[in-house]
Amino acid sequence: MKKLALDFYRRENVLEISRDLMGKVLVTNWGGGITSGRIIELEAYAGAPDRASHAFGGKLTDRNRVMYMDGGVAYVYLCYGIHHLFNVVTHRKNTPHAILIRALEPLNGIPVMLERTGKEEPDNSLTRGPGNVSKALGIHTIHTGFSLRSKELFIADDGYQYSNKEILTSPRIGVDYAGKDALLPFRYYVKGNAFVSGKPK
DNA sequence: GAGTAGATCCTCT
DNA sequence: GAGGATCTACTCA
Repeated sequence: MKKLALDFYRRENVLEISRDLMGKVLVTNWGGGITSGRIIELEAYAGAPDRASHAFGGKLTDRNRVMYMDGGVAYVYLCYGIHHLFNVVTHRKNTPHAILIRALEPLNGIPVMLERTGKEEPDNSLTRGPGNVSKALGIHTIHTGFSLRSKELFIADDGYQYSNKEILTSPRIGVDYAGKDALLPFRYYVKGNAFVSGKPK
């Protein structure tokens, strides 16, 4: 297991980084032990020109400030008053690119995830959907701005790779308000994986 | 299996 | 004061 280098996150093409993040392992290690999962679904948010992005038009607020930092940090925020959503900030300072992690395939610390989510048995809903991912890994808004190379939170490469045939793209979910940009195929997911959110195809 | 409503609170205008 | 990068449970068929 090798932590991804900062250069990985600081490239200019957010779609290329998204594709490369597929199959990598997201790890948290706080309050209860290590929990980790393989990234099997995500969405790219391409900064100021992207209507669906929180940073559309170069908007800068206290909430989205970390999106403007150098790549390689976490951006966590609360949605619908209930769900914590975890993003990876990419590109360089002042270019607010981000990638939303939508689903994982659980690897380590499943008992801890069950405890956090209040479930008895592991099932497909444990880490399906961005709200559940954060819940299972214990990610909260206080973790926004965290480095992705810290001891408590990081993304690693364990050598596993999905082939191009296994990865599909689609429009992003829940961004109908973004007009034309809602149709962009910026969502990546693993074909046939039971943890992918939305309707099975 | 498909469709819909309700939860619930922070952030921005 | 309004609305949101969502999830779950419940209804009806």
